[in-house]
Amino acid sequence: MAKKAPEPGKTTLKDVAAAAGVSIATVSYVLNKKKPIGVEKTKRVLDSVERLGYRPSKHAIAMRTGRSGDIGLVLPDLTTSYFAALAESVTLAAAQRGSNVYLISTNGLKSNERTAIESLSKGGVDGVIWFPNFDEDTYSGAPMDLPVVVIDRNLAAYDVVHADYRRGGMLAAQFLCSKGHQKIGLIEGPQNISSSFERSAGFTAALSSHADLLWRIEHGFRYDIEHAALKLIAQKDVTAIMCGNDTIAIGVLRVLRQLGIACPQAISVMGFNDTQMSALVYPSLTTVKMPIQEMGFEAVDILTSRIANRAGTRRRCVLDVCVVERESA
Amino acid sequence: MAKKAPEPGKTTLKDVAAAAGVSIATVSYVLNKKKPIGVEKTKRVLDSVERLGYRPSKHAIAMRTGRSGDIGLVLPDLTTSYFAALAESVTLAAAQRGSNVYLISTNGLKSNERTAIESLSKGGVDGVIWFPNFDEDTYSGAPMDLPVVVIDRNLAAYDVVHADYRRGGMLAAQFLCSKGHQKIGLIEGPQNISSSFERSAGFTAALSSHADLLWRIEHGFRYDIEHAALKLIAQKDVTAIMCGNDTIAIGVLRVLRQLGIACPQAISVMGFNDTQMSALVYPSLTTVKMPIQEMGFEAVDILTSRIANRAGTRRRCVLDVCVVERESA
DNA sequence: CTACTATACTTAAACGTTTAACTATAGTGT
DNA sequence: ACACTATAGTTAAACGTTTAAGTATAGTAG
Repeated sequence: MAKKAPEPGKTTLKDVAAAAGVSIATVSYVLNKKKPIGVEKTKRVLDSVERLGYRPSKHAIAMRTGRSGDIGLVLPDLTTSYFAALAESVTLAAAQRGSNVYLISTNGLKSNERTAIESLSKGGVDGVIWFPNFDEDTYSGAPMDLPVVVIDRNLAAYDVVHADYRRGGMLAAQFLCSKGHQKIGLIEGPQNISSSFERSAGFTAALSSHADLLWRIEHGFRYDIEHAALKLIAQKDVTAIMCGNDTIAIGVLRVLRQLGIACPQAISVMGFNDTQMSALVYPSLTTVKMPIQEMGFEAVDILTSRIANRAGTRRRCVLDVCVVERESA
Repeated sequence: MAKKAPEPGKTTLKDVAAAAGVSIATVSYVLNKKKPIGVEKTKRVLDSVERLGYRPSKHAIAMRTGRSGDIGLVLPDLTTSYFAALAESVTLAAAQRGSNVYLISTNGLKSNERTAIESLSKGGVDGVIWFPNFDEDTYSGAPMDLPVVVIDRNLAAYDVVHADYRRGGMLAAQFLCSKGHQKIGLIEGPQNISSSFERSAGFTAALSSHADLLWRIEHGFRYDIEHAALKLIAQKDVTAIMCGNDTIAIGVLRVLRQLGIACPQAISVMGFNDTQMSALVYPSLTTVKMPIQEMGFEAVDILTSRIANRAGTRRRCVLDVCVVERESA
């Protein structure tokens, strides 16, 4: 009975319809179960689909329905394990929903952000999950009102999901205090980034009467410790150093080693994020664990519901954090 | 003069044509420069495009032309920095070509690979860059002949790009010999993976008469060192340990510390890959540097040329590696 | 037996582009 | 003045779906 071998060229609805001896609408209805079709024709259609190896054209569907089912993900960088982990969880969550995800790295340049998002919106995604480089809405006033969920930054115009940074800072302070530290230094991340600012605010607030913050200094999220910070560390006047994130902390670990200062015996170090590396360095890093996995899932969740319903008030999802105790503090 | 505000709904070619008082074909020709259009109408078209904020519909174009300009990237995992770096370079290379990239992580499961690639092909990508979990063609006999470039694995059916692993192994051996090591241990990666096998083959071959390989043991690409390997390390009969990759090497570093064996004073350790972490652990890792960046670029290169021309003989791109000397050896 | 309703299926328009084929207008050489 | 060729622009078909609207058939109620 079979006539055609599965051809190299694309099989379309039309081919299936012809093979099954029905109209293409019938095929569509069978496939999408949008209307009841008799058992006999249903069977013929399904057979033909199978035999011809029919695969629907995503582009045609997207064009007709206006929905591609795809989402975009814009990240500052992929080589930073924090972002990579986020990307992993987002793709996973998206896959569970049958969505594919477009990935764009802005290479840490906010100048790339707008182009990135525009290229995605042009690329026909239904929505975008965006991790901006800074708390700055480089996309605002964009031509198309594309659903956007922002991660980890506080942009008023979009739905956001982020961790409870303030509480993270407080937990870190409480942890150090509970370990008996009285003299503490703080190497904080860029203070123009709200997530970073909140961390510090929570930390200093919780510290207040219980311990002395001998010094604090702002520092980029980099491994190589800047000179000013270096000098503070070398003073050895503190028994614990809180760092803006794990990257800085790992840098500090190295500096301590170079200075011959034992960690944690002489000075304890604490990070923030709990990236993969934290467990691997020596001494392994005591840090505040970010709910990366959950953030990715929540972001996808919120985005899909926003896609389904553009209206509705802005959503904001704040996830909890906790301290992970390891060797460094 | 301006009449319409940039509307929320999508602006189409038709709108632009109407606004400019020309046919939609003219607009298309102006935009694609496929046919000469007079300066006057060209200007009107461009104005209208600007004023209405027209953005072409990717889906419509893809449907009409059969090309989306997108490529898919299938990786075992994103949290491994090696893969993340690859993803970064692929997205970068693709962006330079104006392509977006779909990302799918198979979570280390070969059972996910076929579905992943099929979901992409259904997703309308022009081609796929695939980093298989193993040297196993889990996609073979696929319905659609989608252009596929394979990275780092040796699958006969596709274009491939990978590093010169054998030479990498040889360079490592030569390096250790040049440092005077005579008694060497090898903790190699899974030998059913060709890239891993080649490493070992090159290493042992180059070692042959110049030094003694006291032991070798196969080990998963994991940080936590298995018991059998642990026992070998504890023997302290070697002065250098070559590892299948950086991950294993970092695990070995930790084991040495726990055993109170100084590295590199007592035992040197060498890794393979030069992932980001290698420079950050202590002691920092001497390793063989993979041309990750180049691999990504080459893969995109080969894929695009393959998309342009499906025919032509299978391509194979082998990139060079080199030793990066740090503290651990 | 008629009129109505429900069911099963088909027709055709629409989505937003590209592009082959056509038309109109002006320019050229004789 | 003529046929011929460029040049500039338009028309309409096509890509592969979805889906509103329509048609035909059978079943039900009066």
